Amino acid sequence: MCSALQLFDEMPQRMTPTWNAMIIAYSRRHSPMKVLSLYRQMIIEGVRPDSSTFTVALKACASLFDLEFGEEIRSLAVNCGYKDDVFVGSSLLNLYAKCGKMDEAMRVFDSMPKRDLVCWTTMITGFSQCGRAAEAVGVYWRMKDEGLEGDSIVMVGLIQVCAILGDVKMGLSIHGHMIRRDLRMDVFVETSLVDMYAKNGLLEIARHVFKKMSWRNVVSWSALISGYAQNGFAGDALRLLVEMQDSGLEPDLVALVSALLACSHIGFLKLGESIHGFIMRRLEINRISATAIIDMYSKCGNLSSARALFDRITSRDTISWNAMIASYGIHGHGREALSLFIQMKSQSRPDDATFASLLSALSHSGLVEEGRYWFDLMVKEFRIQPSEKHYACMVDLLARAGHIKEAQKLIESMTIEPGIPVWVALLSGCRNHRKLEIGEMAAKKVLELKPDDAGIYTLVSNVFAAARKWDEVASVRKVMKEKGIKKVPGYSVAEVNGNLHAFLMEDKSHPQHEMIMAMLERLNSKMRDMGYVPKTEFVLHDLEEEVKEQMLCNHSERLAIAFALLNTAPRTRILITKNLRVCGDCHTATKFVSEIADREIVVRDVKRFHHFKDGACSCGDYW
DNA sequence: ATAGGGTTAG
Repeated sequence: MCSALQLFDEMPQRMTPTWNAMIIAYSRRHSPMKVLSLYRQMIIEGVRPDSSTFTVALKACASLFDLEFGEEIRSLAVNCGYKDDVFVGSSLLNLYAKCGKMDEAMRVFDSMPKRDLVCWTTMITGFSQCGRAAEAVGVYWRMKDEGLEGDSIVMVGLIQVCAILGDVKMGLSIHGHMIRRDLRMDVFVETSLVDMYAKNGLLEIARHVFKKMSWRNVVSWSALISGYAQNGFAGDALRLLVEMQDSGLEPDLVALVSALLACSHIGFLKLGESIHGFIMRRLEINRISATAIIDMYSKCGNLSSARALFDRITSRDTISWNAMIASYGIHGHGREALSLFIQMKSQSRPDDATFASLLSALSHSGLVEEGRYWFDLMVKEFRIQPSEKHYACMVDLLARAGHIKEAQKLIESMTIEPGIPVWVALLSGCRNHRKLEIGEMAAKKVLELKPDDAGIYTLVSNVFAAARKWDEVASVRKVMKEKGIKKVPGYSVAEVNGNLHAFLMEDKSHPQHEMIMAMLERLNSKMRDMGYVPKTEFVLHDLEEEVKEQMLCNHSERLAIAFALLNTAPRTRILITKNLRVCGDCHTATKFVSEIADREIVVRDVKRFHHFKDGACSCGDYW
C-alpha cells in the first residue's frame, strides 16, 4: 500500500480507474475512513466517479453507519446517471439496511427497474438482522416467484430467521434444501447452522455440524460456546473455551462474554474475575462486555465490584442500566434499585425488562407503595403493556406483604390469562399469611395448570395440608404421578480456593463425606441448644418425623456449607450457589450457622441472594 | 478494468 500510495501521489495525471484502484484497495483492507477521504479528494479535484467508485463509497458509509454522507453520495450518483445501476442500487439498499432503515430500503427496492440476486439478498438479510423475520421470509417468497433461486448467502439470511423465530422445522428444511441442491457449505453457512441449532436447544446437532466443519474460525467456536452458555450448560461452555484455546485460537470478546454468562450461572467468581482481567489486558471493555461483567459480579455475590464497573461505563444503554438495577434487586436493595431507576429514566428509555427488575426489587424489599406507584406509571406514562412477568411481580409484591385481597383483585383485572407464576405468587403469599381460603383457591388454579416443577407441588400440598384438606393433598400426588414429575435434583456449588465443588442432595459420594457429616452433627447439636427446631413441613413425603429431619440436614446447601467451613480459613466469606430456592428450614439453620461459626455465608438461590451474618439474613426473612 | 449481499455476545 505504501508504494502504491507513493506512486499514486507522484502521478501527473490520474484518471477515474486510477482513483478507483486506490479506493478499492482501501476498501479491501477494511479502511472505510480512507475510502471516503480519497473519494472526497477525488471530487474536489474534479475527477468524475463512476459506478464502482460510488459502490465502494456507499459500502464504506454502510460500515460506518454514516447515513448522511451516504445520501450525499446517492444524489451525486443519480446526477451522474447511475440511478438504475444495480451495483449502486444494492450498495444503497445495504446502507439503509445497516442503518436500520428497512422501510426506506424497501421503497428503493420496489422502485428498482432491475434487481439481481445481491439486491434480494440484501433485503432478506436486512430484515432478518433487524428482527423482522416474517418480512425476510416474505421477500424470499417474492424472489422465488420471480424465478430466482437462492444461493448460500441467501440461506445464511434464512437460517438467521430460523434462529430468531425458534423455528427448527424450517431450519432443518433449509439445511436439507442446501444438501439436495448441493449449495456450497462454507464457514459462514455452517456457523449459522451451529448457531441456529444451538439457540433452539438442539446442542447435539449443533455440535455434530460443528465437528464436521472442515475448518472453524473464532466465530464458529463462539457460536457453539454461546449456545451452551445460553442453554444453561455452563460446564460444557467453559470446557469448549479451553478446547478452543488448545486448538490454537485466541478467544474473542464474544466467546468471553459467553464464558462470563456461564460463570454467572454457576457462581464461578474466580474464573469470572480472571476473564475480566484478560479482557482488560488483551481486548477492550465495551458496553456489552461491561454489562456481562457487571452481571457476573453481581450473580457471583460481589455487588460492589459490579457497581464500580457500572460507574466507569461512559455510554450506558437500557440493557446496562437494567443489569445494574437487577443486581440491586437480587441482593435485596430495593431502595438503591429505585434510586438508580430514577437516575436512569432521564438518560435511557426504560423497557419491559427494566420494570420487571424494578418491581421484583421493590417486592423483595417490601416497598409496596412504591411498587403500586411505578406499576401504574409503567402503564400510563411509559405505555408498556404489563406482561405476565410484571403481573407476577406485582402479585408477589402485594401478597408477600399480606395484601392478599388486593393481589387477588389485580389478578381479576388482568387482560391476559393468569398463568402459573401469577398463581404461585398469590399462593405463597397465602401460605405465609395463613390465608387458607384464598390459598386453596389459588392452589386449585395452580394444580389445574399442571406445572412441572416439584417445588410448586410442595407449596400446593403444604397449603392444602394446612387447611386440612387431605383429599386435595392426595390429588396433588395424583397429578404429580400422572405427569411423572420428578424432583429436580437440588444441588449447591461452593467455591473453595478458586475451585468449584458441587453437592447433590443427600450426596454421599464426596471424599470428605464422613467429615462433612460429623461437622453437620456438631452444628446441629449447637443449633438445638440455641433453640432451633427443624421445620419438617418443607419435606413432601409420608415419613416419620425423624427421617424428615434427617432429610433436611442433607439438603445440598448444608453439605456445601459444611464442606466450605472445613476447607477455608476461619472468617473467610463462604459463597454458595444453588439451583432451587432455599427452603425455610435451611434458611433458619444457616442463620444459626453464621453465628456459631462466625462466618459470613452468602447463598444465591434461584431467585435472589441471602447474606447470612451474625445469626441474621440480609433478606430480613422477607423472601 | 475494478465494484455490491453472509457467521458469534450483554
